[in-house]
Parts: sequence; structure tokens; C-alpha cells
Amino acid sequence: MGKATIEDVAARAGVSVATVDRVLNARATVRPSNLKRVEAAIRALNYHPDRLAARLARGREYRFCFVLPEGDNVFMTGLEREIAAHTQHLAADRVIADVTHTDVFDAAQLARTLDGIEGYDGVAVVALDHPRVREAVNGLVARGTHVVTLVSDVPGASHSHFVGIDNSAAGRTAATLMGRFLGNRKGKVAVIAGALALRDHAERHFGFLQVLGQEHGHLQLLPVREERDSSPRAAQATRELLKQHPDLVGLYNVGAGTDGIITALREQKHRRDLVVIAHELTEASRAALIDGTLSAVIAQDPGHEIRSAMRVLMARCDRQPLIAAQERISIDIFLRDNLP
Amino acid sequence: MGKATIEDVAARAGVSVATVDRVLNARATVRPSNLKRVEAAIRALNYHPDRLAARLARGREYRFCFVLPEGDNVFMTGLEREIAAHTQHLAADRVIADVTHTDVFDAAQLARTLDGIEGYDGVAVVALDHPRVREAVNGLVARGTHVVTLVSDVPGASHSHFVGIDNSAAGRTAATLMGRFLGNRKGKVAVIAGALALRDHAERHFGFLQVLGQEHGHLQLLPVREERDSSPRAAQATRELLKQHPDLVGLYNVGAGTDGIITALREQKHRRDLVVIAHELTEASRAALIDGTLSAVIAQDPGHEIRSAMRVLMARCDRQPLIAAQERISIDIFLRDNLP
DNA sequence: GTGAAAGCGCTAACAA
DNA sequence: TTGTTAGCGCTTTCAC
Repeated sequence: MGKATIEDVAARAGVSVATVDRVLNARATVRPSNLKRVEAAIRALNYHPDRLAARLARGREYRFCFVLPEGDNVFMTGLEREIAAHTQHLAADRVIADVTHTDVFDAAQLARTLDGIEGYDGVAVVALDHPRVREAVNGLVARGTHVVTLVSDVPGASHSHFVGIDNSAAGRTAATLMGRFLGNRKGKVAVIAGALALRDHAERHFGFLQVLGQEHGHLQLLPVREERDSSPRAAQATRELLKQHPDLVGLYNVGAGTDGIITALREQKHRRDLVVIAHELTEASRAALIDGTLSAVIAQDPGHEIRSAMRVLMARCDRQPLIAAQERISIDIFLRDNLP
Repeated sequence: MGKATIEDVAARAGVSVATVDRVLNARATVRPSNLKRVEAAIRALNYHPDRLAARLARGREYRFCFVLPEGDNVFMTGLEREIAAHTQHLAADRVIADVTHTDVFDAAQLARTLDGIEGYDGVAVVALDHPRVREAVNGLVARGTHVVTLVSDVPGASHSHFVGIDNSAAGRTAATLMGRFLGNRKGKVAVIAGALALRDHAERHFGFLQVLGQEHGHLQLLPVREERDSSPRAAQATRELLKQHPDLVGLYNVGAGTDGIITALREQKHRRDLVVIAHELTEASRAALIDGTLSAVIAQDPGHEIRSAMRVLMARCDRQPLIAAQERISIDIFLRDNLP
């Protein structure tokens, strides 16, 4: 029976509900003797507070702030769209979600943005692995704000949770796919990244190299090109790679800018046998998967990530445990046949 | 502001909260003139009932029944474990979930089980595409029980939702993977199924044939073998296939019994270049993916499915809308690198 | 330190 | 038909 109420506990402990509430929420000091009795009663009755009732009574709203990179990165835009899409469902749960923008490539600016955040119960931030950012996150936590990192983590900071995928595993996945799709074909494989200074890009790149080197040694890896997640630059890079390496058999785009790559590839009617793997599902990458320009897409579900960040933040505010499996963000592999 | 309460609406419409509640929940007849005024007030105030408060007041518990196949099917066992794993979280939400077993291959028995179900607010059933079952589901719905089908659907019945994957898409995914992993290798591809009378198996098989035939015509498809989802039978079938077809290059297991296939494959130290694709993530299939016995696993997340079924059933009971994207069950592709 | 009591927003008797 | 009112289980003043 989850039927025990706070009144039952109070009665059994011989105190008032207010006292039980005090021990439950560490609200004020309670005489040790009473503390013991209340705790004993809670255990005896297997009491679990009803969080619906608690939230109703508390009547407080949750204020969350999402800190996202500015710019036209399609994936980030998608994240934001997901936030917007959920505001009404959220209103029903009394949560208000604001969005703030900052430059991803500028750690100092991100840190300053975080420093300036006030009046929120929780913050979800697309972070950066940089000492200033780590310090800013720690500051936020020290000020009593719950913080989760989103998509890109800042290791070593005192935030409680990372909502995102294991990027080196994602890179390894890309490599296995590349290796298996190529079979025993020989040739060169190119890698385009946004910037290896971005931890997620570096990790994917690392995972990719690791598996390709160990398992598919017959493939020759070209030096990685950093194109700042820019579509035009990625397009240009693709054209150059195709021209310079007639024996190019594979291409892996670690970061954004996939639109550009798709455009460049479509200009080459021949070379349809190139194995091309990129990240994230967008309108462009869906279409490219369907028409065969892309061989596979590795993705993380932005909708899931946003909902997960919300749930984790709410759980932290309520001091509730998480359902771990539900909050795990998976590394999705999409072919043209299993698109959502 | 989601701040408007039922009292605000009542005041603005010049009626009592009870009347507002009546129009909100279609509880009793309300004079048309009042109905109009209440509806106008609701719109004007953009009022949305607070479902936390509603549930607290209603104080009712949700009683759900899960109807699962009996037997040792590893996937189904996993589903059940997930149900058990969530009972405590569920208790917090006042939901009680019971589990009933029935024979999957016996439509009549399943129908009888459904006919006998009483006293539940919702039922989640691993169904069967059969007229008797359809009729039984319709009966359940007619008696006012909310019904969702789980994993395996019964098309045409009056239940409101199917929690599961698109199985022909899953079959197509398997075929694309098979075709791409084989590249330009030639040879035979074998398919093992539980029973093509099971709709999900038939659909996967169909999707697989379709894509393999259209896109990878150089592969020769062997006639499908039906092995009743039995591990020993699947093992034996695998041994026979390997012996009879030295030029076997691919194997796709549509249904259960993957353990047996893995065992049989491990007996053959040579033939490591066989591309083997199976369904569902289990301890055995994980291990086989890691050691290379399996090339890829196509899966649906049982935890997600159980949570989704619960959420959908609860939403139906509360007449609440769903978050469609959250309830979509995806066709997961697992390689050894992106295992959870 | 502790307890009584007034809500939080909604539902459901029960009266009228 | 409609309105009044007592809860649902918990939080939070405000006295004691």
C-alpha cells in the first residue's frame, strides 16, 4: 500500500504533521528524540510522500534556463524548436523555460553568460570543455542552481548530470559502419570536423580513428580538415577532396555543415559508391539518406534530450530519483529504411 | 499565464465551480446558455485544468493489466522485468500494474483471456492478428476499458494505440544492412522466422524480401524456415544451413531463438565472414555482437515500450493528449560500438 | 521546537 | 440544473 499519508506517520510518531514535514524536508531543527520517532514511523509505514500533493501545495513554478549556441547550426535550431514545442505541456507542469544564446566557440562569453544567470531553479547548458566554463558552472551550482549539461559536457564540473551521447562511441560506430560498408574495398577515407577544440568533435574523431586503425587497416586515412561547422566551407572541402583523391572511398563528417557536403556530392553524378556518414537528422540529411547521397546518419534525438533535461532538472528540484534508462540518450543509427 | 483556475472561470461565467467542472468533464447536463458562457470564459482566460490537482482530488488509482505471452521468449521476459522495475515509480503515480500470461500462438486462448478481463482501467496486450482477438479487443473497448496493443498489433480493432515498431520497416532495415555489409559479395542468404502466421514476423520477412530483391538482386534468397521461436530448433536449422550451403553469406533471424543461432555459429570457427542479423538486445545477443558472431541487431526498447504503454493508458484515462514524438518506438540498430 | 489551521486547484457528494 | 462544501496529501504561516 502506497497508502500511508503524512498524517499516518504523524499519528504513529505522536507528533504533528508539521514536525513530520520538517524532518522530511530538513526544514528546521527537530528534537532528536522526535526525529528518531518520525524516522521510525516512516520506515514502519513504508511512507513515500505524494509528490503531486507536494507540488500542488508548494504551488511554486520551476524556472529553467536553456543556454544554447547562437548561429544557424541546424541541430541547435532543432533543439530550440523542441523547447518551444513543449512549452505548453510544460505550462501544465508549472515550468517556465527561457532560452539564452551565446557563442559556442567563445568560452569566455559562455562563462560570462553563465555568471550572469539569476533567478532560475535550473539551467541546461550546451557546454564547452574549458576552465572558465567549468568555473562558471561550479559557481552556478554553488549559488544553489541545478545544472545539467546538454549535448556537450564540461568534465570535472560540479553539475549533476550530462544529457547527451558518448561521443567517442559515436565515432567508433561511424568507423564500424564505414568499415563494414566498404567491405574489402581499398582507398582513402576523409574526415571533416568543425573544430577539434570542441570536445565532442575531438572525441568522435578519436573514436573513429581508433576503430578504423585497428579494424580496417587497409583504408588510408586522410588528415582531418576543420571547417568550423560551416556548410559552404564543408562543401568546398568536399569538392577539393573529390578532385584531389580519385581513390576516395569514404567520407565522415564529424560535426555540422552536412548540407554543404550533400550539395557538393550531388554535383558529382559519378562516385555514387562513396560511403558517406554524417551526424544528426535534419531535413537535408533525411533527403540525402533517401536518395542515397548519405549512407548512414548517426544521431541523437533532440526531442528526447530536451524532455530529459526538463525531467532531470525537475527531479533535482524535487529531490526525486531518476529513471536511469529513460534518461540515457542513445546513439541512433539511421538508414533510409528506419527513418522516423 | 497558466494561472487561471476553475474559480476564475466560474466567476467570469457567473456560475459555480461545480458547473464549470460539469462542462469540463461532461459530467451532467448543463443549460445551454450556461454552457456557452463557461466555454467563453474558458477561452477568454485560456484556462487549462491543473491535472495534478485533478488527480489529487480524484484520488482514484489506475489499474492496468498487461497481457503477455507465456513461455521463455527472452524479449517477453524482458518486457515483464521492465514492468516489475517500474512498479515502485508507478506506485508514486497511483498506478497498479498486473501481468497475465497467455499462449501467443493460440488466438482463442488469448481472446478468452481478454474476454475475462474485468476491473481494470486499461489493458496493454501483446496481440495477434486474428478475428477472435479483434473481437475480444473490441469487446474490451466496448466495456469502457482503454486498450493499447504492445509489440504486436491487431489491425482493424477499436483500440486506440499501438506501442511498437513498424515491422516491415524493420525488415527493410535488416535487408539494407545485409546488402551493404555484403557489398558485392555473391552467395546465398537464409531467413529463419518463428512463424509467418505471426503478423510481425510476416511483415519483417516481407520488408526484407522486398529490399533484398529490389536492391541486392545478386544475392540468392533461400526459402524461409519457420522454427517456432525455439532456440534448439533455430540452432539445428543453422547447422543444416551451414552444411547444405557452403556459399551461404548471410543469415537473418526474423524472430526469437537467436541464442540457438549464436550457439550453432560459434561451433563453426571458420565462416566468420557470414553476415548475421537478428532482432532484440539480450545478454546473448550483446555478447555475440561484441565477439563478432552477430553483425548487427535490430531492436525495440522494452523499457521505452512499457513506459510508453503506461503513459498512453494514463493519458487515455485522463483524456489528456499524447506527446507523439515521445511515444514513437524507434527501430534501433545496434553494432558493437553503440550498445547501451 | 512544535502544533493548529489555512490553503493549493480540483472533484464529488449532497442540498437546493 | 445548479450551488455549497468537504475533502485529496502536503506545505506554510503564525501562534504557542
